Amino acid sequence: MTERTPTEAARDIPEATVARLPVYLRALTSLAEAGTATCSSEELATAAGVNSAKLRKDLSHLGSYGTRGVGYDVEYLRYQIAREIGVTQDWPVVIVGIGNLGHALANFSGFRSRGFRVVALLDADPSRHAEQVAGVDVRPFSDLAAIVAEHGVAIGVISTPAHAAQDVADAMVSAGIRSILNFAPAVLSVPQGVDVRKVDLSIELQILAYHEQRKGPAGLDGRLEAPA
Amino acid sequence: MTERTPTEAARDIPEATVARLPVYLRALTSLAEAGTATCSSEELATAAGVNSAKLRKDLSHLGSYGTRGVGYDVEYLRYQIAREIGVTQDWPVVIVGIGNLGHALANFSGFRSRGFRVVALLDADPSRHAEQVAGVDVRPFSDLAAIVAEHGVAIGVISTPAHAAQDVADAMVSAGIRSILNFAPAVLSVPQGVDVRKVDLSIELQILAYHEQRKGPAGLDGRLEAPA
DNA sequence: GCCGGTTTGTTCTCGCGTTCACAAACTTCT
DNA sequence: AGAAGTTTGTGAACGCGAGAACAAACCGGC
Repeated sequence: MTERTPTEAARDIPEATVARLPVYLRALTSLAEAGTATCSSEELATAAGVNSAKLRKDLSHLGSYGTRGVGYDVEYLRYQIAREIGVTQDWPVVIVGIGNLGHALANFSGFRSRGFRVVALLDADPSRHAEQVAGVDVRPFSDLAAIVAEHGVAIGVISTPAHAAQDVADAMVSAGIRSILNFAPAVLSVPQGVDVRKVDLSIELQILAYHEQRKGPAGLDGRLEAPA
Repeated sequence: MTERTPTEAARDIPEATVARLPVYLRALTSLAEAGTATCSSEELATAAGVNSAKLRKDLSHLGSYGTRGVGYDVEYLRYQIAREIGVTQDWPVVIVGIGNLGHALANFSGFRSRGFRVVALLDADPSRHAEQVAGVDVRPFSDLAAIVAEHGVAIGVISTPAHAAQDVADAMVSAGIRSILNFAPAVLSVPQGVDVRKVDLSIELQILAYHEQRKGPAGLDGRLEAPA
């Protein structure tokens, strides 16, 4: 079931580690731009905002890319992580729902610079089809299947209102998309084998509000004060 | 250290549970709008996309708000969760960095409808100070401290480019903000007692790419095929 | 070639979160 | 009132992830 060929990557990387690899990648890119050729786990961990032991354990899942007594070669490690994540190749992406957030996503440079290429912007509202956003035409939602087939799109982004999200997800799945990034505040149901990650802005704020509420009404200098 | 007054909320809710409470809240609001007066843990769990046992354990941390053999009163439970999170009160919020994403956030209706009120939009670029977004003036970044003091702002949102994020965070902290939602792809360092949550769009896509890469080149029908 | 200093990779332990399974409690029907 | 049927709340087992601590490996000097 979870077996692979022994020659190919038989290792499976823990989910928590996978979520941190992009952070390491960014830190390494930053170090490389600063001209650093080599770094220790301690330095890299600081740059990534994590514990050095955790960093080493994470990296050990990819292989032994460091040198004891020396550290890691920045450029080499950067490439290895990028390859492991899969961002050395080009990922075509479609964005559905070109409202405020869709606009922002289409213009977001961080996608392009990390191997993601927005091949199409789709919206059900015909009044938007005249627009061009970030150099890409906004096209009718009904073109989804054709676009996915043409470009081999595997990743879809949903930035529609909540009530439309499930329909969009269904259409994406039947068009062959197997990974969805969902910004709509709705729970999506998809068949097995399809990955969904959700980003919910208001949930993040609510989590902050919860902790804020418990910190006390208004710490004069910020520390929790003993109650009488 | 972690002790509180026994009369006040002595319970501390696990972080994983806190992260799900807003999801339950949304599901309950949805049920209430559909006219449902009562629901079982099974129904609510389905609506929220989680396991029913997990839901019950989560809710048990808030108290015993259900009735055995019956279920939960939708409106009553909705209020209890809202109160626990703190969204029954009004939270003034400032957004710093009014680029594409800042625009989208300022216009996002999900904030207003959940007890968050955008009291100010700030940007360091003077050319933006003429604008008005979502009925709120864009003001100079240097006004931060005054605005925070005037409105009692406790929560700040950073939607600037990465290179500006740390400076903004520092300014927020010294202005008295203790909770930060960071959209900039940068690791923020803040003093103890200040909460930071980060939302990184490209990281989410990279995580999807990793899993997509491992699913195989192009599953004809979606399932993983045995390699020779 | 050997020794001291440095840094990685790994082992071990601990705590948190998830899930199962079941007793307690409530409703309804007879 | 009692029994049958539901549904909640919780005790217990299990697995994953975090962090500390240490052995293995590498570099440089003598």
